[in-house]
Amino acid sequence: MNKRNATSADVAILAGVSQSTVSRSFDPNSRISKTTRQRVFAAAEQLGYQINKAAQTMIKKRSDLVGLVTAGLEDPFRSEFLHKLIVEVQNSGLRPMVMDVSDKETIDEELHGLIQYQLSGVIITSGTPSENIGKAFIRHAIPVVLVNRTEHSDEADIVNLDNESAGAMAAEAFIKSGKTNLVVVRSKKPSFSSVMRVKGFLNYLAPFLNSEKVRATEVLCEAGNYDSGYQIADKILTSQHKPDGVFFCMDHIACGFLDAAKLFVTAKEMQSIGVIGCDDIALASFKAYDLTTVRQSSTEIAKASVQTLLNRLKSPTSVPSKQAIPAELIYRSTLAKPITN
Amino acid sequence: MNKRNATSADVAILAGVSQSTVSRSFDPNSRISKTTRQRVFAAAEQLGYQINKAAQTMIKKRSDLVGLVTAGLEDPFRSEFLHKLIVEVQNSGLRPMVMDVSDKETIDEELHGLIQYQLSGVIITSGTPSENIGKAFIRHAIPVVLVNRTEHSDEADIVNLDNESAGAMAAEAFIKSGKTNLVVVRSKKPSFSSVMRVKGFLNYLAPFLNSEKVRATEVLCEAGNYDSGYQIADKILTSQHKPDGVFFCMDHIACGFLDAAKLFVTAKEMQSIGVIGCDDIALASFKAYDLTTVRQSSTEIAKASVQTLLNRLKSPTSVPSKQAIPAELIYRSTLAKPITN
DNA sequence: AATAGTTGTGCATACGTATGAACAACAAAA
DNA sequence: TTTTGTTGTTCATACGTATGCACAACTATT
Repeated sequence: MNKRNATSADVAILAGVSQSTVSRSFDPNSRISKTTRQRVFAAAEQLGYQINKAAQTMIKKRSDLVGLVTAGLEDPFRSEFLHKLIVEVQNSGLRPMVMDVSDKETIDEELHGLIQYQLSGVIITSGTPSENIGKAFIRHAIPVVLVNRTEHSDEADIVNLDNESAGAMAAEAFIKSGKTNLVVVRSKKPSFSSVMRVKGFLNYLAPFLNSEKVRATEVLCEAGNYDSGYQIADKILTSQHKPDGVFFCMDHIACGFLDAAKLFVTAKEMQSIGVIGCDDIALASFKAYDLTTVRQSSTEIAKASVQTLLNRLKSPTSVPSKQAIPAELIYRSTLAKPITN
Repeated sequence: MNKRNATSADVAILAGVSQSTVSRSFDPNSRISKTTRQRVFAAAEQLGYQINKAAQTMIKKRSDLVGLVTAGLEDPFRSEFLHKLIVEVQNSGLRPMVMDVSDKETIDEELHGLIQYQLSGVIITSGTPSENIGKAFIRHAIPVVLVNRTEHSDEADIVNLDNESAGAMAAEAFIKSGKTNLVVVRSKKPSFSSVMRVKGFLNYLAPFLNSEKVRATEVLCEAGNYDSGYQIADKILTSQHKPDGVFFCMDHIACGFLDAAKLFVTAKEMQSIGVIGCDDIALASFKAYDLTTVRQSSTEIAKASVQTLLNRLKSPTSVPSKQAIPAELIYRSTLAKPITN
């Protein structure tokens, strides 16, 4: 019952060929006669032969594993994104090895461990690896793709959301709807996405702030989650300058805000206050929120990230690429689409 | 720059010892003099030596990878659970290799591919592998842990939620609250969890159905998601026997129902209709829903699953285990806790 | 002092695959 | 016929680690 796994040598014997012929039979680019290949496949089938990836990795000096580095998975957007990445990696014939580096001070050390696996590549979606660690991967010839990170590595490929224009789109939507008293909310702890979104938001508004009666205030909440949005509603809705438009850098902060808003403001009044979120997580489309939001398609980012990695594997020496995935405004009920534009 | 990775042989030369001594230095159970070990560590440090997992796997005939098999990640409970699993696997010193088998007819074939990786184990959380595939893993001496699956394998370890008692707890809560006209909702497509939850629910009620004026109806919705709950609300709330207690086999169906309920029933009337969900996903605790639910602690299930795998690795020949993780009723506002019990 | 046991190290080999080099058989060109 | 080229196969080796065996240097026991 517990018989040893069949090896290519076993298959070779059964098929009456050499081990190298077996190996080559599984390589489409090798010169193998049709009949021999068939004989080998038959023998492999009969023995239930499965290639030994460890041995293969040793020879090729490259496994088919891709490291997916993330920090924390409570954030629904990150979670959704990781799933998309997993699927994309799998579809490309590689295998995702996930690594969670949340609340680790020792990210570098953790990441270093990945070198042991002869990875085909690493996609870093969060955490703040040091410059050194990136170089360590490069030195070991392991391609690195940075997704939505501040690091401006000259050696890694970079895929970013177009956070700045996402913020600008929200601002533009408010202006077109005639909103004049605006608030933008982000988590106290600065993340790359949030900071850039706020920047884009305020930059778009800059010309209006002087010439017209538009005001824009930045408000910080505790963290990037539902509860923080719930807590911050009080402050925003009871201020002397009650806003008529609020942009949240993350959808779930917006959702928390919307739930809490009912405590301070009537449903009718709430209709006059425009709310825009960012990301378009699944929750945003739930009827309870029906949140107007700036969508960052996690699917597209995931596809772009994996494709970038594959390109790099094909041409290891090409110049590092840098691309931004465009955002898209999704109108729902928390800010109606203006009749004309 | 592109210098070859340092190997144990390189370290050996630098430290002035043999390669075997280097290897043994990294094994805590080997007899190595303190001074030698220090010298080896210093040399390893200096060269940036990282062990080659592929070579190690080849010798040990076992990698430190654990296959996590899931089907689809849209379902928040599955998603949460996968994350917990990832963390637990990582904490145990192993590496999670995730595999999504959603909408694949070819689960068997996909799973078969995992054998190539000399996995330390496989944790199957969804999908329906055939009997054969399980046996294939066993034959290759790869431990399998089945989580919340119907399969009654005699060879794999099994970790189940205690779905039946979860359903019973919901029923008990309704009875204690004096509810008499009950409905239980599950997805049309039968899943192991749902079926067992309904079973537990109805079994608990059985004695009441005749002797007292209690009725219980099973209702099927389209799928196990928010939208299905939203759609089914109409049917439930406009039936001639409008229920005063509804149990949903999944929280997000309940959430969809709650949002749609506002269209058919006043908020005041809704207060008299008890609603209980199941799982206690993050959404359930959001203020918009504040859903009373039967919690199945994903953390505990994840811990138990990984622990089960570790136990199996320690004693490969012990009898397959089977355990059920208890459920817990979380009272929130959709069904208030009875004053006394 | 002789024997037995313990500790620390090196030698040699196995693990299963991929691949460059060599070569045989045969076909095509001269 | 000789030369050149093509096709299909085998041989031999490398990849980097773990580990059984042998053995030397000590230590403890008799």
